[in-house]
Amino acid sequence: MTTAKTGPKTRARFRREAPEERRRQLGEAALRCIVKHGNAGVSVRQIAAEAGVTQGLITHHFGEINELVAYAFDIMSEGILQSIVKAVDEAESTPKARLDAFIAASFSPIMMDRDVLGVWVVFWSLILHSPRMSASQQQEYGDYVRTVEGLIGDLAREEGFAVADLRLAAISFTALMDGLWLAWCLNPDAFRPEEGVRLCNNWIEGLRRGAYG
Amino acid sequence: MTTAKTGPKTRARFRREAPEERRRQLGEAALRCIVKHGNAGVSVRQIAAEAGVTQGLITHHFGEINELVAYAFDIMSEGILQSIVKAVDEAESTPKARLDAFIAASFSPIMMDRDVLGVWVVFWSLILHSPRMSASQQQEYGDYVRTVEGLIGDLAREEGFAVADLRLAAISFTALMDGLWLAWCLNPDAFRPEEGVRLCNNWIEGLRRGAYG
DNA sequence: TCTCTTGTTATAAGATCGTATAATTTTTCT
DNA sequence: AGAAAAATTATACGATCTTATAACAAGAGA
Repeated sequence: MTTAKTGPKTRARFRREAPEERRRQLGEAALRCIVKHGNAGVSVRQIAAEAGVTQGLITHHFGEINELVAYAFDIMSEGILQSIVKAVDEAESTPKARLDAFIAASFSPIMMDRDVLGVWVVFWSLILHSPRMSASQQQEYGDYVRTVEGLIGDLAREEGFAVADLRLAAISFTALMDGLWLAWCLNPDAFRPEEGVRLCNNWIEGLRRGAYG
Repeated sequence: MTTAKTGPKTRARFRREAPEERRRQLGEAALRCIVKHGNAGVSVRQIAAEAGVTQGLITHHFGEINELVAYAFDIMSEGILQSIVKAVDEAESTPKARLDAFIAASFSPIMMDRDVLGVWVVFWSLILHSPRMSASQQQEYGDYVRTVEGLIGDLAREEGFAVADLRLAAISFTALMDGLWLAWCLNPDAFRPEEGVRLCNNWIEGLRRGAYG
């Protein structure tokens, strides 16, 4: 009832926004739609409604909807990686403290959120059929693995244990965390976040004991 | 041009099949559609066309399409678990041989197939918004983890190392394998299947060395 | 051979989707 | 203040989707 009667045939009033701002708004609306309805939430109409604009805006700013989805993927990826990296940088600068912070951040409430993970899984399912998203994913995956590689490598140097193939070890640790996220998302009663942390620490302990030498 | 002119107004000839047979055919057609187009392949029309039947058949046998998708999910789950269990049972009966067979089967060409994994990921993305699929998934996930738990437990008993929480360890190993599948599916150049096997063996080695005690 | 059951085709109705296009409003720049 | 530029609305079109319903045909049993 907040829309006043502005007489017959008046157009809806609107605010004009900077393109980057609007693009971000639309991207976040897309994320909310995916949270609500999964894959079925990916639609020009639904996203436009969620953002409180008309459909044409999406065409105008993104051309085709897949571009918007890919952009939403980028937003989310950046956000997650940033929040984790931030937590690492705020930790003490010893390799162990940094790694602990990394693990803790990865299982913090911000990450262990079924909404967030649900969106993540939907993106995964889209990557195989979207070259655009695949490119983004490969880029981030590489960044992510390299980050893990650095953390693990520093720890190994500090504590003096051997790792035969640091890159592979980082891939393995990354896979473990992705797998735990996925398992918890699909089956939240299987384990608690603290147990996820413990399992990651166990993995690191295996590394320490030379299982990857 | 194989469809002969059968005069005016003749209906298409068809073979009548037992319901279970037809259901399976439709389920497998659904899988092929998901292989080809991912989520976008999930549609009554496409699946019916792929199966070479009319759309009404899907309604007739499954009521609504989500039921068909869930059924396809069940087919695939069963198939995968069976093929792995079979490989384990065909191995020597020592704990180590059985575990090795399990890992080898998990990274065999049958599993390390982007088509297969691609379908798998799509299913994952649907589970969160489909109670029906979620129920199937929880069932199988439980079975799967219990299988892993048995394999690991036997090895621990045989070799005499300690595992504090067997169930958690099994969850961790399962997560590692799922994560590796996912990573390889989205980024097939990251590592080779043999390296995946090696990483699993490294994980087991960590277990042996008491990292999970 | 005839009849009955039901698997299957055929068709339609209504909803939703993606994209294109034109009209209009807001903002900026002079 | 006025004009130009660009964001936004409004609308339409064609394609595709899901589901419902009626007609038909294939196979089984009497």
